Amino acid sequence: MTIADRKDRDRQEMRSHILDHAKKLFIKEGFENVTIRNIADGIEYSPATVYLYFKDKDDILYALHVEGFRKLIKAQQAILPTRDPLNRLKKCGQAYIRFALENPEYYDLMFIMSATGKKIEETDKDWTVGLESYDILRQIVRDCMDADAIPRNNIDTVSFALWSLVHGMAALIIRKRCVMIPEEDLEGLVQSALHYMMQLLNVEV
Amino acid sequence: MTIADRKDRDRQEMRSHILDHAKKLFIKEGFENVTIRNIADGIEYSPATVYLYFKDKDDILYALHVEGFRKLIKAQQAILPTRDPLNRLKKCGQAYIRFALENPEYYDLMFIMSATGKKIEETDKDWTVGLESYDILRQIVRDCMDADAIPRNNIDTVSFALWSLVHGMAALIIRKRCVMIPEEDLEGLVQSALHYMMQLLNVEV
Amino acid sequence: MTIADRKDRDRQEMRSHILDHAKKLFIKEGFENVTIRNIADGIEYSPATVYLYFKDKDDILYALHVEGFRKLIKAQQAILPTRDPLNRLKKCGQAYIRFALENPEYYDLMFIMSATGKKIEETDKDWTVGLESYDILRQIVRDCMDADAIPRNNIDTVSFALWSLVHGMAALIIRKRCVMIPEEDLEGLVQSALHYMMQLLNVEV
Amino acid sequence: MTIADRKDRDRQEMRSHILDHAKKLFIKEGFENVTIRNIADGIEYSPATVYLYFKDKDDILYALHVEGFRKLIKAQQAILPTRDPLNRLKKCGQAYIRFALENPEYYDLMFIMSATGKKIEETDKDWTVGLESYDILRQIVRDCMDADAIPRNNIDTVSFALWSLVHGMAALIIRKRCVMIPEEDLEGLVQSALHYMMQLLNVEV
DNA sequence: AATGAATGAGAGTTCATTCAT
DNA sequence: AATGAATGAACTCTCATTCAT
Repeated sequence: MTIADRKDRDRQEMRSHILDHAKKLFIKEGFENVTIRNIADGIEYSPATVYLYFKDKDDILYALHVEGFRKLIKAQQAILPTRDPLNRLKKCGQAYIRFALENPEYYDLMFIMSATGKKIEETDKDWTVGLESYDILRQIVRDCMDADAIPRNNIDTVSFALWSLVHGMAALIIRKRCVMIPEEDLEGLVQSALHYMMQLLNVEV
Repeated sequence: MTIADRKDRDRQEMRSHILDHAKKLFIKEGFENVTIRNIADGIEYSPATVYLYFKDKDDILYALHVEGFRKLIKAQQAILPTRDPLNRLKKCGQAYIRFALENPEYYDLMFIMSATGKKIEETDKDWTVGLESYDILRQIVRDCMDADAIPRNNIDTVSFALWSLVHGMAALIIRKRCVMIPEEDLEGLVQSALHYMMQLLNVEV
Repeated sequence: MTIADRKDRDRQEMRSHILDHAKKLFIKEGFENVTIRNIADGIEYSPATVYLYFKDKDDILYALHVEGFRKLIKAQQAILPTRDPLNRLKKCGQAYIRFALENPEYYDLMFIMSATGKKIEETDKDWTVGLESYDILRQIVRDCMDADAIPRNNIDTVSFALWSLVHGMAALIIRKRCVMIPEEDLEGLVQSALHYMMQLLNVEV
Repeated sequence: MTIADRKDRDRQEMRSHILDHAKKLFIKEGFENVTIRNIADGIEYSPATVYLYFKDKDDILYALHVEGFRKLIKAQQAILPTRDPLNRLKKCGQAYIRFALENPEYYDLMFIMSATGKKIEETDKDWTVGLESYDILRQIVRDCMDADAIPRNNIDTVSFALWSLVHGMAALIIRKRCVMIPEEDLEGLVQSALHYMMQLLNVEV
């Protein structure tokens, strides 16, 4: 079935092509300010063509959403093999922040944007995809406590605190609320802030 | 001049009335999805009436913006008299979070929303209003270090970390990304997370 | 009845005041582009006040219309005493042109503007006021022919030609279609054009 | 490439179709009083469709403007081959008047309407297109003088007088200021007025 | 006499979406 | 597979006009 295969591959490529442009536009202009025509113009196709690959505007947002979580979970799973729990925790935080800053468009719509997309709302009632990511963090926190690497406390309390920390940094940067800090210093500041926090965690217990 | 006074008061009341409704709609639907008609309907006036009190949609957003920062700074300044630096820091964090959760609409448009409003962008070129708030935090952090109440480090590193922590919590909650935590537990979780962090900070130095 | 008299005089003054400003705005911006608010602002009264003196926007236009014709006819009648018919004709033309260039706002709405005003249309069905002015011209033309001062021909033919000549000059200037002629030369050009025509008329007959 | 050709032709036809209706509405109601909806209704399309063919309302006016001048210049150039200068002058006047009366919508917006259109104002800074038409007249007048066919005088004086004459007739008729003359007599009156003037010009010199 | 407040009606314009080709 | 053409629905904003005070 080589022909069917190629057709399918072509189709997927076109979808990616569209998603790529849409992604860039969404973060640059804001979801509501991007028109189907903008997207179509970007890829040099007609607006009608976009509808051959996506049901509607919402569907595009949804596809990006799914893709984003797939990517994030992959990034998080990559650090699981790290032996030392505390090291694993640090790497997890770094991976999360790196994902956010390297894929601001994805991060924005996954964790910041008001998800008005109908499809997203429906599908995300129980947000399994987000849960999975959160559970990975919880497990690492538990491991750290079990290994007496960080002060004991309620798992959710600590997990939520750490998640908030990294999300806060990402969100402030992506939504441009850090004008008081020179753009070129941000990267370093994020690293040192993360480092500082890890130091705090790793006291004698 | 009782008549003039009353007229002026009526006018201010109407403005507040409009702002109140707009505020609610903005956070529920997102700025771009709120129409002047929506706002007008909410207060049971005609769209044209809204234009008697605000130049345009942008002007409404801007008014809320200004109001929000006025409120936040007031809340932060209220805790400045607290003597003990570490206690001051904790109270500052709590005040910030409280402001965010009690005024989610304001917080959203101040720190989360993609602020496309022209007037905001122009006025906020150097975001003095945001800076003022950040500077209060920086000063408290410095005080804590001077008093050896928290581990020494670069002031901005620590300030940014702490700001990110509280912003992260607020943003995740306001933008409804905490579905994995029962809504009634959130309040407590925020407090305990904050508490946990303060404990980490207050090691022997 | 001094009080009633004064009230009436005040009322007339206010009407004049409004008309004056409206007149200026109409020619500067075009009738359709002038708002009641514009007019009201100009005289530093509220829009509602304008309605105390004029039924509606149309009514203002109509009042100007009437006033304009009154003025023009007065100007034309002023030259009637001139003895010599040919001289009378020339003076008539000059008076017409002078009226047009000195009162472009009136002239515009009397002879150029698409009279969409309902009241004007109704009243002007037979345009008595315009007729009167035309009849003055016709009579002078007839007098010239009777005195063998200009070549004989159908009265209307000649009257229409002469009217068109002066109207054409006025209309081209008022509606700014003479960009090819330096503004400061226009006045002189009009006079010499008129003079040239009078010379042509006054051949041996 | 018959398909592309046909599409292109269809497109041009649609543009013409829109322009035709707009033209009629503009003169009947006045530019400011014509809405895109009016135009769309007239051609039985939706308002949005009009925007597929013209950028905005201004663009429609501009297109008509350009078309009008193209037509007029064509008509004027057609009489240039006429040998005898005086005859050429007469034919020029007749052609001008004929154009005006046969295309009152064009003539109106070219020479009468308060041209507020931005695009027109920008393009017409030096009104080359109008100049061209005026220059043709000037040249003919010069030729007549050189041939001693009309009394010598300043070229602009004579050109302006003649232009005013024909413009005046056209403007009075188009803007319906000739109610005192039965409509069916107008055509004849114009011709005889023109004829009378030509007679006056052609005296022994 | 004067006006602040209010609004119905409607303007120009945009956009997601459909469909015949 | 791709698109040009078309549109319904909606948006922001303006204005002539009314009316209670």
